[in-house]
Order: sequence, then C-alpha cells, then structure tokens
Amino acid sequence: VKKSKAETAETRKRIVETAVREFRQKGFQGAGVADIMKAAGLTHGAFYRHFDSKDQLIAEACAASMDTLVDNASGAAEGENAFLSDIESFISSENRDGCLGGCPLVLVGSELARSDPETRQAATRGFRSLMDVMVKKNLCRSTDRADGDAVFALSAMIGAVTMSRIVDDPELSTLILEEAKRRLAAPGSHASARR
Amino acid sequence: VKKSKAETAETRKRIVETAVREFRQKGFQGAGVADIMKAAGLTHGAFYRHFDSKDQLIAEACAASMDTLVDNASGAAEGENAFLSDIESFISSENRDGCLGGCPLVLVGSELARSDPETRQAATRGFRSLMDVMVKKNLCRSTDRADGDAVFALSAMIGAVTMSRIVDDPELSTLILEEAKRRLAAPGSHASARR
DNA sequence: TGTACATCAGTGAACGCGCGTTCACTGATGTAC
DNA sequence: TGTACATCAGTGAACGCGCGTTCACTGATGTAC
Repeated sequence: VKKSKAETAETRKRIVETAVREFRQKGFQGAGVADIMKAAGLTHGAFYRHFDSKDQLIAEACAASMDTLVDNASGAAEGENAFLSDIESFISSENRDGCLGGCPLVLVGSELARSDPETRQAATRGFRSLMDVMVKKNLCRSTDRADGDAVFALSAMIGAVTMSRIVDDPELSTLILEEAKRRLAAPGSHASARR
Repeated sequence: VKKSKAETAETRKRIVETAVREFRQKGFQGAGVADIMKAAGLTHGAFYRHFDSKDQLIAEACAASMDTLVDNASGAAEGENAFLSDIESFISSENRDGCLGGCPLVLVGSELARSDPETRQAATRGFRSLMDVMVKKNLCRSTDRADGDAVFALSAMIGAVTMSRIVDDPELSTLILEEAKRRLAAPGSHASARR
C-alpha cells in the first residue's frame, strides 16, 4: 500500500511529533516503538520504512522538541523586560510546548546524559539556542556577563522544574518554582560578581 | 545454603549498596535485577529472599543514596563560610558520594518523577534534609530567607550538574558548573529581594 | 496519453533477547526437646 | 550438651511478557516506454 511522497513525508513528521509526546510522558526507555506507532495510527512494522533505529527517532524527537521550545521563546516578548518575561513563561506550568515543563532537558534529563552522541548533540544545540535567545533579550547587561546570565538562569530553571516534578509535596513543589522565579527575575541577582 | 542472621543482613546491605552504584551508572530502568545481583556476587534467584520487587529496591537505594549525601554534607565545614563551602563541594566532581555528581536527584532525576510514591518520598525527604543542612550553615541570614536560599541554591545546583552531564562540549560543561558556583557562592546574590 | 513494471509504505506474523519474577531443590542455621 | 527437625538464603532452570527489529506479502504510486 505505497503512499505518495507528500503522504510519506507527512507520516514521518507525524511519527516524530507523536514520539515527542510519548517520550515526554514515559521517557525514552519507557515509550516503546510499538506504543508510538500505535499512537500515530500505524502498526509497528512500518517504523523501519522511516527510521533506521529507535535511537535515530530519539535524536530527531529531541531536536524537534528543542526547536519548538526555541521558536516559542524567540517569538515571545521583546524589549526592556524580555529576559524576565521569558523566565516567567519558561517556569509557568501552562502551555506545555512553550515552557520547560515540555522540555527534554527536564523530562528526560537523566536519560539524555546516557544517550547517543547524536541525541546529546541535539540537546546541546537546543541549550545553546536557548542561551542565544536569552542573551539577545538581556541586552541591557554588559556582553561578557550576558552569556553567564543565560547559562545560569537556564540551568537554575531546569533544576527547579526538574525538582518540582520529583517532589511529592505540592507546597514544596510550588515553593521551588516560586523561589527560582523570584531570584532569577530580580535584576542584578544573577549578575553580581564573586565575593 | 541458609546463612546466619548477621550474614543475611550484611548481604542485604551489600545488595542495596551495589544497586546504588548500578543505578547511578545505568539508571533505574537501565540496571537490571540480574545485573545488580551479579555485581553483588550472587545469582538473581536470591533477590526475592530480600526484596518484594525491584521497585522496593529502587526506593531503598534512593533513600540510602540520599542519606550518604546528607551525612557527608552535614559532616562538612561549619562556621562563617560553611554555606559557600558546601556549594563548592556539592559541585566539585571529585568525591562522588559527597557531591551532587553522585546524587539520584541528578543521576536519575527524570526517572524519579515517574517513580513509585515510596521512591519519590525518599527523594523528597533527602531534598528536605539537604535543605536543613544548608539552612543551618546559613545562619547569618534572616530566618525567613534561609529556606528560600537553600531551596534555590539546591535546585540551581541540581540543574547545573544535570546540564553539565548532558552537554557534549566539555568547555560548555565547565562553564555551566563555574557559573553556578560563582553566582551561588556570591553572598547576597541569592538573597536579593524581588524588583 | 496509455500501458507495463519497478518501487516502496504499510501490514501482521515472527525473530531473538532480556526483563522481572517464580519455583523446586540444596544444605547450613537456629530451635525445640 | 546432644539430637532431630523446621527454617530459609542461595542456586539455576523456567515462566510469561514485551522489547527492538526483520521479513514475506500487498497493492497503490511513480516511472519508463
């Protein structure tokens, strides 16, 4: 039952998009090829017409997921308080795709560190792109500090969202997110020099 | 081949300790029961004489791992710069057990969020204990800020160490850790108020 | 434009493998007399 | 203190299951004439 080129391309895209959702919910190891294909409305046999291996899908899903996040972030607010408003939206729990609640660095962070080189490269590129977006929105700061601001703000947010998901007490979970929001949003807080 | 009570208790302890090491390297899903038992010098069949399920072992290994971390942290430096020196040692890459490089919140962070209630509870308790240790070492600050200081410093460090492990560029990896160290160690940086 | 044929996306059965878990068996331990 | 017996840690084979991957087959698509 061969399909047209356009249909084939669409199907492939649909598989990647479905994989992004499945991996978010169950992790790379938790979501099986058959699960993903079924969720995409196909049988597992067709998978290998589109991908060489599950690892290849993981790498593509990771890249796609980071791209979405970067697009949403770079399309968001600009101007004076852009950096601050990015932090707000990154940490907010609504709008999955736009915030770190849908980010592989959070949702499969510990699996990423053990993943294929291609997957780690996709994750690293995504992280760098997020840095770039934040640096651009942080123009008010001196250039040599801007990179550090972005690196620190991002890793702190990723840690906070990760911890807020682990902790089993909703109050502590909220506190973790609120403290990160407050401290990162406070101008000067993350630009202060050592000692 | 029945063993004495003392031997049995020792064996059980050895299994948990071996599990901690295996889970650190391969993750909860990546390390199998048979792997762990073999690494502990036993066959897989004996496992169920000590534990009801793999999930039970995961919960105990998580608790044990956090306990070790808390012990090392609370035994470390005291006095004026205790808070700062904890941050240094948490982020340093030597002394696995004493720093966040050996911490389940980092090494299996994304798996923890999907784990059994017992495991998440162990992780949450560990996080709270680390908070307590840091609050005690941060006496110079006003009490109502100390909790927030600890929550933020911990989640930022966890995010930084997590990201440093994901990223495939050693330079960026180092930058992530250095920025976290610098900014969290800078007094006043994480105590600054909003706006 | 119409016809013949190679291509290949999708199906569903099957493959080998490793997983968590169970079980009959062994034999030293701890206990009851 | 010595003897008989129930207990139970450890072994290794086996269980059912789901995983990633392969394959023969189908039939619509795209291509060559």
